[in-house]
Amino acid sequence: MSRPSQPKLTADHNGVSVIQSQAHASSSSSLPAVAGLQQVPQLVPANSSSTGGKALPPSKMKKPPADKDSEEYRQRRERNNLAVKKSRMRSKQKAMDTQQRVNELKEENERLEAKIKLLSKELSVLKDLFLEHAHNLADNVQPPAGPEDTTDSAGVPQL
Amino acid sequence: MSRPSQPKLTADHNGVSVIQSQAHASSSSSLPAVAGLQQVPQLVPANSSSTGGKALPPSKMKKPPADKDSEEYRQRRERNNLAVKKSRMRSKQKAMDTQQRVNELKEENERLEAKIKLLSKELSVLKDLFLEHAHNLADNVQPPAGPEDTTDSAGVPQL
DNA sequence: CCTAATTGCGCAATGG
DNA sequence: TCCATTGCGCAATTAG
Repeated sequence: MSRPSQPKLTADHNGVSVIQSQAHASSSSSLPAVAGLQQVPQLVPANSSSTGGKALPPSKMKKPPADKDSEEYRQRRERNNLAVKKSRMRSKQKAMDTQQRVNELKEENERLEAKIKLLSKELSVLKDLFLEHAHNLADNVQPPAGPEDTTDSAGVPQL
Repeated sequence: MSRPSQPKLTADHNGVSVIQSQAHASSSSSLPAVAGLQQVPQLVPANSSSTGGKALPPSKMKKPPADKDSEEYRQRRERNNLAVKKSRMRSKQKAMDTQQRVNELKEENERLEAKIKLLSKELSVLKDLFLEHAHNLADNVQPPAGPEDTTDSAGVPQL
Protein backbone atom coordinates (compact mmCIF):
# COMPACT_ATOMS: atom_id res chain seq x y z
CA MET A 1 0.00 0.00 0.00
CA SER A 2 1.42 3.26 -0.92
CA ARG A 3 1.10 5.95 1.58
CA PRO A 4 -1.60 8.36 0.71
CA SER A 5 0.00 10.85 2.97
CA GLN A 6 -1.97 13.95 3.18
CA PRO A 7 -0.23 17.20 3.07
CA LYS A 8 -1.15 18.16 6.49
CA LEU A 9 0.67 21.38 6.39
CA THR A 10 1.06 21.22 10.04
CA ALA A 11 1.56 24.64 11.34
CA ASP A 12 3.84 26.82 9.50
CA HIS A 13 2.78 30.06 10.91
CA ASN A 14 1.85 31.58 7.69
CA GLY A 15 2.95 29.05 5.23
CA VAL A 16 5.89 30.98 4.12
CA SER A 17 9.29 31.97 5.23
CA VAL A 18 10.97 34.49 3.16
CA ILE A 19 14.35 35.48 2.31
CA GLN A 20 16.92 36.01 4.90
CA SER A 21 18.03 39.46 4.37
CA GLN A 22 21.59 39.86 5.25
CA ALA A 23 21.63 41.76 8.41
CA HIS A 24 25.14 42.60 9.25
CA ALA A 25 28.51 41.08 9.64
CA SER A 26 29.27 39.32 6.46
CA SER A 27 30.98 36.33 7.82
CA SER A 28 32.26 34.63 4.79
CA SER A 29 31.34 35.34 1.27
CA SER A 30 29.71 33.74 -1.67
CA LEU A 31 26.12 34.36 -1.07
CA PRO A 32 23.89 34.14 -4.05
CA ALA A 33 22.64 37.48 -3.04
CA VAL A 34 19.15 36.74 -3.95
CA ALA A 35 17.69 39.77 -5.45
CA GLY A 36 14.35 41.41 -5.16
CA LEU A 37 11.70 39.84 -3.06
CA GLN A 38 10.45 42.24 -0.62
CA GLN A 39 7.44 42.20 1.48
CA VAL A 40 5.98 45.57 1.47
CA PRO A 41 5.75 46.59 5.00
CA GLN A 42 2.37 47.85 5.74
CA LEU A 43 2.19 50.82 7.86
CA VAL A 44 0.98 50.57 11.34
CA PRO A 45 -2.13 52.23 12.45
CA ALA A 46 -0.85 55.47 13.53
CA ASN A 47 -2.19 55.21 16.88
CA SER A 48 -1.02 58.17 18.19
CA SER A 49 -0.82 60.14 20.98
CA SER A 50 -0.49 63.61 20.37
CA THR A 51 -2.62 64.26 23.31
CA GLY A 52 0.34 64.32 25.47
CA GLY A 53 -0.84 62.18 28.28
CA LYS A 54 -1.18 58.50 28.32
CA ALA A 55 -3.60 56.30 26.58
CA LEU A 56 -4.29 53.01 24.94
CA PRO A 57 -4.79 50.60 27.76
CA PRO A 58 -6.86 48.01 26.00
CA SER A 59 -5.38 48.39 22.63
CA LYS A 60 -5.53 45.20 20.76
CA MET A 61 -2.74 46.21 18.56
CA LYS A 62 -1.35 43.17 16.89
CA LYS A 63 2.16 43.32 15.76
CA PRO A 64 2.89 44.49 12.36
CA PRO A 65 4.30 41.23 11.02
CA ALA A 66 7.72 42.59 11.46
CA ASP A 67 9.52 43.99 8.52
CA LYS A 68 11.88 41.37 7.46
CA ASP A 69 14.43 43.76 6.24
CA SER A 70 14.33 46.02 9.17
CA GLU A 71 17.56 46.41 10.92
CA GLU A 72 15.88 46.13 14.22
CA TYR A 73 14.16 42.96 13.19
CA ARG A 74 17.40 41.26 12.40
CA GLN A 75 18.75 42.41 15.66
CA ARG A 76 15.91 40.91 17.57
CA ARG A 77 16.12 37.69 15.65
CA GLU A 78 19.74 37.39 16.35
CA ARG A 79 19.25 37.99 20.01
CA ASN A 80 16.53 35.43 20.13
CA ASN A 81 18.62 32.92 18.28
CA LEU A 82 21.28 33.41 20.83
CA ALA A 83 18.86 33.01 23.66
CA VAL A 84 17.52 29.88 22.10
CA LYS A 85 20.92 28.41 21.81
CA LYS A 86 21.66 29.21 25.40
CA SER A 87 18.43 27.77 26.59
CA ARG A 88 18.96 24.58 24.70
CA MET A 89 22.43 24.20 25.98
CA ARG A 90 21.23 24.50 29.49
CA SER A 91 18.49 22.05 28.84
CA LYS A 92 20.92 19.50 27.54
CA GLN A 93 23.32 20.13 30.33
CA LYS A 94 20.56 19.59 32.82
CA ALA A 95 19.62 16.35 31.21
CA MET A 96 23.15 15.15 31.43
CA ASP A 97 23.41 16.19 35.02
CA THR A 98 20.29 14.29 35.81
CA GLN A 99 21.65 11.24 34.11
CA GLN A 100 24.79 11.48 36.11
CA ARG A 101 22.82 11.89 39.25
CA VAL A 102 21.22 8.59 38.46
CA ASN A 103 24.58 6.97 38.21
CA GLU A 104 25.76 8.44 41.46
CA LEU A 105 22.65 7.37 43.25
CA LYS A 106 23.00 3.89 41.85
CA GLU A 107 26.49 3.65 43.21
CA GLU A 108 25.42 4.96 46.54
CA ASN A 109 22.71 2.39 46.57
CA GLU A 110 25.08 -0.44 46.01
CA ARG A 111 27.29 0.86 48.74
CA LEU A 112 24.40 0.94 51.13
CA GLU A 113 23.22 -2.49 50.17
CA ALA A 114 26.65 -3.87 50.79
CA LYS A 115 26.72 -2.29 54.18
CA ILE A 116 23.38 -3.76 55.01
CA LYS A 117 24.58 -7.14 54.03
CA LEU A 118 27.55 -6.78 56.28
CA LEU A 119 25.58 -5.61 59.24
CA SER A 120 23.09 -8.35 58.77
CA LYS A 121 25.81 -10.90 58.83
CA GLU A 122 27.29 -9.51 61.99
CA LEU A 123 23.91 -9.55 63.59
CA SER A 124 23.23 -13.12 62.69
CA VAL A 125 26.54 -14.18 64.14
CA LEU A 126 25.89 -12.47 67.41
CA LYS A 127 22.44 -13.87 67.59
CA ASP A 128 23.67 -17.34 67.08
CA LEU A 129 26.09 -16.91 69.88
CA PHE A 130 23.33 -15.73 72.08
CA LEU A 131 21.16 -18.62 71.32
CA GLU A 132 23.91 -21.02 72.09
CA HIS A 133 24.55 -19.38 75.38
CA ALA A 134 20.95 -19.48 76.20
CA HIS A 135 20.86 -23.15 75.56
CA ASN A 136 23.85 -23.76 77.66
CA LEU A 137 22.33 -21.88 80.51
CA ALA A 138 19.05 -23.60 80.08
CA ASP A 139 20.73 -26.96 80.17
CA ASN A 140 22.50 -25.76 83.18
CA VAL A 141 25.72 -26.59 81.66
CA GLN A 142 28.68 -24.46 82.09
CA PRO A 143 30.64 -24.38 78.95
CA PRO A 144 34.03 -25.42 80.23
CA ALA A 145 36.03 -24.76 77.19
CA GLY A 146 33.60 -24.52 74.47
CA PRO A 147 34.93 -24.39 70.98
CA GLU A 148 33.05 -21.19 70.64
CA ASP A 149 33.95 -19.24 67.74
CA THR A 150 34.67 -15.88 69.14
CA THR A 151 35.91 -14.83 65.81
CA ASP A 152 35.07 -11.31 64.98
CA SER A 153 33.86 -11.80 61.54
CA ALA A 154 33.75 -8.13 60.96
CA GLY A 155 35.23 -4.97 62.21
CA VAL A 156 32.85 -3.93 64.88
CA PRO A 157 31.83 -0.37 64.41
CA GLN A 158 31.00 1.81 67.31
CA LEU A 159 27.71 3.44 68.13
CA MET B 1 25.63 51.48 0.75
CA SER B 2 22.22 50.99 1.91
CA ARG B 3 22.74 48.16 4.34
CA PRO B 4 25.92 48.54 6.22
CA SER B 5 24.80 45.60 8.17
CA GLN B 6 26.87 42.56 7.83
CA PRO B 7 25.06 39.35 7.32
CA LYS B 8 26.25 37.32 10.20
CA LEU B 9 24.10 34.54 9.01
CA THR B 10 25.13 32.20 11.67
CA ALA B 11 24.53 29.00 9.93
CA ASP B 12 21.52 29.16 7.87
CA HIS B 13 22.35 26.56 5.39
CA ASN B 14 22.50 28.89 2.55
CA GLY B 15 21.26 32.05 3.97
CA VAL B 16 17.83 31.68 2.65
CA SER B 17 14.68 29.84 3.24
CA VAL B 18 12.20 30.14 0.58
CA ILE B 19 8.59 29.87 0.05
CA GLN B 20 6.62 27.08 1.39
CA SER B 21 4.60 26.01 -1.49
CA GLN B 22 1.41 24.53 -0.41
CA ALA B 23 1.41 21.16 -1.98
CA HIS B 24 -2.15 20.17 -2.20
CA ALA B 25 -5.17 19.70 -0.13
CA SER B 26 -5.69 22.82 1.81
CA SER B 27 -6.11 21.35 5.21
CA SER B 28 -8.10 23.95 6.93
CA SER B 29 -8.71 27.24 5.37
CA SER B 30 -7.58 30.73 5.60
CA LEU B 31 -4.15 30.63 4.16
CA PRO B 32 -2.99 34.02 3.12
CA ALA B 33 -2.05 32.43 -0.11
CA VAL B 34 0.83 34.65 -0.65
CA ALA B 35 0.86 35.64 -4.21
CA GLY B 36 3.74 35.64 -6.59
CA LEU B 37 7.09 34.74 -5.19
CA GLN B 38 8.10 31.47 -6.47
CA GLN B 39 11.37 29.86 -6.94
CA VAL B 40 11.56 28.73 -10.45
CA PRO B 41 11.73 25.05 -10.26
CA GLN B 42 14.55 23.79 -12.29
CA LEU B 43 13.95 20.54 -13.89
CA VAL B 44 15.63 17.57 -12.46
CA PRO B 45 18.14 15.50 -14.27
CA ALA B 46 16.07 12.74 -15.60
CA ASN B 47 18.08 10.09 -13.98
CA SER B 48 16.17 7.17 -14.91
CA SER B 49 16.31 3.61 -14.64
CA SER B 50 15.02 2.03 -17.63
CA THR B 51 17.99 -0.17 -18.18
CA GLY B 52 16.33 -2.94 -16.36
CA GLY B 53 19.11 -4.16 -14.16
CA LYS B 54 20.90 -2.23 -11.55
CA ALA B 55 23.54 0.30 -11.95
CA LEU B 56 25.21 3.39 -10.61
CA PRO B 57 27.45 2.05 -7.92
CA PRO B 58 30.12 4.66 -7.55
CA SER B 59 28.34 7.49 -9.15
CA LYS B 60 29.03 10.79 -7.57
CA MET B 61 25.57 11.97 -8.23
CA LYS B 62 25.10 15.23 -6.48
CA LYS B 63 21.74 15.96 -5.10
CA PRO B 64 19.67 18.27 -7.05
CA PRO B 65 18.98 20.73 -4.27
CA ALA B 66 15.54 19.37 -4.07
CA ASP B 67 12.80 20.95 -6.02
CA LYS B 68 10.72 22.71 -3.54
CA ASP B 69 7.51 22.15 -5.31
CA SER B 70 8.09 18.58 -6.19
CA GLU B 71 5.48 16.26 -4.89
CA GLU B 72 8.06 13.86 -3.75
CA TYR B 73 9.94 16.56 -1.93
CA ARG B 74 6.94 17.51 0.13
CA GLN B 75 6.40 13.92 0.89
CA ARG B 76 9.87 13.47 2.18
CA ARG B 77 9.68 16.61 4.19
CA GLU B 78 6.49 15.53 5.77
CA ARG B 79 7.89 12.18 6.66
CA ASN B 80 10.90 13.77 8.15
CA ASN B 81 8.84 16.20 10.13
CA LEU B 82 6.99 13.28 11.53
CA ALA B 83 10.15 11.46 12.40
CA VAL B 84 11.47 14.56 14.06
CA LYS B 85 8.40 14.92 16.15
CA LYS B 86 8.60 11.32 17.19
CA SER B 87 12.24 11.56 18.03
CA ARG B 88 11.70 14.63 20.12
CA MET B 89 8.85 13.08 21.97
CA ARG B 90 10.99 10.15 22.86
CA SER B 91 13.76 12.40 23.91
CA LYS B 92 11.50 14.27 26.25
CA GLN B 93 9.99 11.12 27.57
CA LYS B 94 13.40 9.74 28.28
CA ALA B 95 14.34 12.86 30.14
CA MET B 96 11.28 12.59 32.28
CA ASP B 97 11.92 8.96 32.92
CA THR B 98 15.41 9.73 34.00
CA GLN B 99 14.17 12.39 36.32
CA GLN B 100 11.75 9.97 37.86
CA ARG B 101 14.47 7.42 38.20
CA VAL B 102 16.33 9.92 40.28
CA ASN B 103 13.38 10.28 42.56
CA GLU B 104 12.96 6.56 42.93
CA LEU B 105 16.60 6.06 43.68
CA LYS B 106 16.48 8.80 46.24
CA GLU B 107 13.63 7.10 48.02
CA GLU B 108 15.35 3.78 47.86
CA ASN B 109 18.39 5.40 49.35
CA GLU B 110 16.50 6.74 52.28
CA ARG B 111 14.96 3.38 52.84
CA LEU B 112 18.34 1.75 52.86
CA GLU B 113 19.80 4.33 55.17
CA ALA B 114 16.99 3.79 57.59
CA LYS B 115 17.57 0.09 57.54
CA ILE B 116 21.23 0.60 58.21
CA LYS B 117 20.42 2.73 61.15
CA LEU B 118 18.17 0.07 62.52
CA LEU B 119 20.64 -2.72 62.08
CA SER B 120 23.34 -0.68 63.66
CA LYS B 121 21.23 -0.08 66.66
CA GLU B 122 20.43 -3.71 67.06
CA LEU B 123 24.03 -4.58 66.79
CA SER B 124 25.07 -2.14 69.42
CA VAL B 125 22.49 -3.52 71.79
CA LEU B 126 23.65 -7.05 71.35
CA LYS B 127 27.21 -6.04 71.75
CA ASP B 128 26.51 -4.29 74.97
CA LEU B 129 24.84 -7.39 76.27
CA PHE B 130 27.81 -9.38 75.32
CA LEU B 131 30.20 -7.12 77.06
CA GLU B 132 28.18 -7.21 80.18
CA HIS B 133 28.07 -10.94 80.10
CA ALA B 134 31.73 -11.13 79.65
CA HIS B 135 32.27 -8.93 82.63
CA ASN B 136 30.03 -11.03 84.75
CA LEU B 137 31.86 -14.11 83.80
CA ALA B 138 35.16 -12.51 84.38
CA ASP B 139 34.11 -11.36 87.83
CA ASN B 140 32.85 -14.79 88.38
CA VAL B 141 29.59 -13.43 89.41
CA GLN B 142 26.39 -15.01 88.53
CA PRO B 143 23.86 -12.38 87.73
CA PRO B 144 20.98 -13.33 89.95
CA ALA B 145 18.50 -10.82 88.84
CA GLY B 146 20.32 -8.12 87.18
CA PRO B 147 18.47 -4.98 86.26
CA GLU B 148 19.42 -5.73 82.76
CA ASP B 149 17.47 -4.02 80.23
CA THR B 150 16.37 -6.85 78.08
CA THR B 151 14.15 -4.50 76.24
CA ASP B 152 13.99 -5.24 72.63
CA SER B 153 14.50 -1.82 71.35
CA ALA B 154 13.79 -3.05 67.94
CA GLY B 155 11.90 -5.81 66.36
CA VAL B 156 14.60 -8.32 65.75
CA PRO B 157 14.21 -9.60 62.27
CA GLN B 158 14.94 -13.14 61.44
CA LEU B 159 17.98 -14.39 59.64
C1' DC C 1 6.37 48.07 27.51
C1' DC C 2 10.54 45.56 26.65
C1' DT C 3 13.76 41.86 26.84
C1' DA C 4 15.17 37.16 27.86
C1' DA C 5 13.70 32.38 28.26
C1' DT C 6 10.92 28.57 26.63
C1' DT C 7 8.59 25.94 23.47
C1' DG C 8 6.67 23.92 19.13
C1' DC C 9 7.78 23.47 14.54
C1' DG C 10 9.94 23.00 10.02
C1' DC C 11 14.31 22.45 7.24
C1' DA C 12 18.51 20.28 6.02
C1' DA C 13 22.65 17.57 7.01
C1' DT C 14 24.13 13.43 8.78
C1' DG C 15 24.19 8.87 10.89
C1' DG C 16 22.76 4.09 10.85
C1' DT D 1 16.29 4.35 0.35
C1' DC D 2 14.16 5.14 4.71
C1' DC D 3 14.05 6.51 9.42
C1' DA D 4 16.43 8.70 13.48
C1' DT D 5 19.10 12.39 15.37
C1' DT D 6 20.78 16.79 15.72
C1' DG D 7 21.88 21.79 14.99
C1' DC D 8 19.67 25.78 13.63
C1' DG D 9 16.42 29.56 12.69
C1' DC D 10 11.61 31.50 13.12
C1' DA D 11 7.70 32.90 15.67
C1' DA D 12 4.46 32.60 19.50
C1' DT D 13 4.25 32.45 24.45
C1' DT D 14 5.69 32.80 28.90
C1' DA D 15 8.46 34.97 32.71
C1' DG D 16 10.86 38.77 34.84
